[in-house]
Amino acid sequence: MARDKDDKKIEAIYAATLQIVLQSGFSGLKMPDIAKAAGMATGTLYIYFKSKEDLVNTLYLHLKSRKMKGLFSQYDPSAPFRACFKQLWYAYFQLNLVNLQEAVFLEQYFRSPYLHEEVKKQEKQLFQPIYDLLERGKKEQIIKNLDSELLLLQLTGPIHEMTKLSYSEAFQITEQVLEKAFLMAWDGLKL
Amino acid sequence: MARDKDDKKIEAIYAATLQIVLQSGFSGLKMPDIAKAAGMATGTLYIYFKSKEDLVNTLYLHLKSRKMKGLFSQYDPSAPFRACFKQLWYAYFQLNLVNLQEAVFLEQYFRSPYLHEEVKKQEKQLFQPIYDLLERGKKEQIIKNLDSELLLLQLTGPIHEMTKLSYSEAFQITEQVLEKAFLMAWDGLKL
DNA sequence: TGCATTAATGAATAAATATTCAGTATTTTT
DNA sequence: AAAAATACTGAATATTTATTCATTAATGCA
Repeated sequence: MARDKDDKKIEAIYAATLQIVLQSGFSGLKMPDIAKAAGMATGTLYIYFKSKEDLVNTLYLHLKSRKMKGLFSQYDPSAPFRACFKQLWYAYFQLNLVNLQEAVFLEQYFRSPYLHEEVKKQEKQLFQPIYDLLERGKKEQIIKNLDSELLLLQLTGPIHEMTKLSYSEAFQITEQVLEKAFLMAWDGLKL
Repeated sequence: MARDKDDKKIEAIYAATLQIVLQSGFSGLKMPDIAKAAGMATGTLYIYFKSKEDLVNTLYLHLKSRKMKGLFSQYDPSAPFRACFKQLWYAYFQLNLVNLQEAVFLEQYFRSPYLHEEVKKQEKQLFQPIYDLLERGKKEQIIKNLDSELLLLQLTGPIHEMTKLSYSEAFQITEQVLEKAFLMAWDGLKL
């Protein structure tokens, strides 16, 4: 054998891609720019990925699995309802805040020509444990008896907005802000 | 003189553009596709707009002014607080629901290479009356005393999610759902 | 009605961008 | 240390996409 491929290169390519998508969206994503930002020649991209489409889709799958792990790895569904809820709320928030680039990538991916129909379906399963939790909250008469989709977006919506906002200067997310945002979500949800 | 330009053509170009952006994002937006969807030859686009960039930016300004009108044309800031709030909440909702294509276009525009820095600043002014209203609510001790940015996204976040969801089958927005979504928002906000 | 003028067309061209590949550099193996 | 194998490079090529323009069609005006 001879030289090994360099795992750090893949990481660099991912990081460069995410950075560009955050700044300019998919429509501003160009292979030469990715290579430049990742500190390598354009051709090198094609050693690790067979095309731009392959790169985008592989990165999507990578982020998805990371998201999965981040959301549920600590999650204990046998805890009391409010604890479960709080745990997931914070996990979801951290996920989006710490990885804003990734959240934006996913948002863009889902409205791009790269998206396949089957990917769309798989995505819904990701949130199944959350739907389960909401059903439980309704049964235990702790939260409002509304469509779970409606409840869910009451949670995810503000989080998405908040993390996006946090990127543009001005808005600093402190422990306090977090606590308050959580309470707003909870107040909206509870009976 | 001779033939007039056809105002309906501009409308058709706008409609085609919005449709494509909704379906495929800015990265899937191609001039030949726009022309085809608008039912005209590619060259015709260049009679009405001098470039793709011109088309995108002109459409942005067009949508922005429409949004402005839709939000505040009925708004009466001298009404009681809750009435004001409800009025704006519904107006904002209608705006996003009826014009999902336009909401998506704006979302994509703000993360695209077409966005100029000055446009970004102008955008904040659009929401000034809402910020004013929130300040008033805090002063009158009706709503939580939190950062207005935080309060605002508690309102806009769920609406954005809800309207996006409504596009993909499955989720029907009825009068009832609306009322309930509003109450959730209000419960989250109020003291 | 016929001329002048401009809209409309779409194939041809230009520009932007993705991809390849011949050459070079680096690492592992013997 | 030399050879073999493969990563890496970046200029060259292929492909995609924006834009132009010679031609045709339509409209207003005399």
